[in-house]
Amino acid sequence: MSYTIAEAAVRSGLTAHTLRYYERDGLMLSGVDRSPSGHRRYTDRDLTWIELITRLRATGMPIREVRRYAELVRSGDGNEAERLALLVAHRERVETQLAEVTAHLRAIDHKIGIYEGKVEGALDLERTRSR
Amino acid sequence: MSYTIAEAAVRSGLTAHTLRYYERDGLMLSGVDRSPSGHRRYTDRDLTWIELITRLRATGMPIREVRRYAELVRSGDGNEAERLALLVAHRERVETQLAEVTAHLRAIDHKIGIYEGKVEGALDLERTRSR
DNA sequence: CTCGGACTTGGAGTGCCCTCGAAGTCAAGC
DNA sequence: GCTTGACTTCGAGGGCACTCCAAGTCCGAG
Repeated sequence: MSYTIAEAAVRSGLTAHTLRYYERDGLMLSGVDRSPSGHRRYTDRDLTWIELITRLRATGMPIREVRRYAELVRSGDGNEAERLALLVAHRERVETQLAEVTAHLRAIDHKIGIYEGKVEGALDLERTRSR
Repeated sequence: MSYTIAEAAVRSGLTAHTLRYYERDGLMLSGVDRSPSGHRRYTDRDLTWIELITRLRATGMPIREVRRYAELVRSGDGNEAERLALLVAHRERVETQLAEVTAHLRAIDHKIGIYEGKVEGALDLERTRSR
């Protein structure tokens, strides 16, 4: 089973432009297969890989680090510990980031609470006025 | 009490460059006070405001939306409902985002689990070999 | 009075990540 | 066989959020 770039775009949630860009930038494990006419043919394996790097990207990993990871995977067995270290370091960053965002969100929620009080008050006032 | 831009930078965790940039870009509630020589003097009120917009930024609100919010606050009382709507919409986006990132993180954790298995296996193998 | 360092402005530069355009090729339906 | 639309490459362009530079001013210490 293989997919055109348009199908791969739909399945991955990326644009065809972005898929070409990722490939150009060394984020894929190898060059994507081509049809006789030179059109890209994405395999399920490609899509699985794209799914992973999409997760990495969505959690804030920079392109160049995704590339480093791809290079490790590309260079075959034997560097699993390095790959693991990279992923674990990333996970830790993401968790820190999550905690920070959550804390900021709570502070914003507090602010929202204040406005809710005020807006309710204003509505009450209006109700009073219109009576 | 007032602070130079350098002090404000330390207190806010932003750089002096960024503080000037925010002011230029209309993110402050009003022009920052100046000393007789034209140097910026940040008040506690300024710092409180900067803290809020830092939280908004840290949770992913774009500069232009922070500016919209600042404009609402600047234009005085009466638009609390609008401010509230803006904040609530933002909170919802952030929560969605948090959920997505968390889901991605879990998938990455799963991947990490796989590598941990492999790396342990390799270590075992080495231990076996060296015996 | 002089020096060093912190500040000012306006505008240019940077890094990241796409995103698009131009010009050309190709495949499938009519 | 011809049109239509999807694909190709290469390179430029764009948005965002800073980040920095140049040239000049100002303040405080010695």
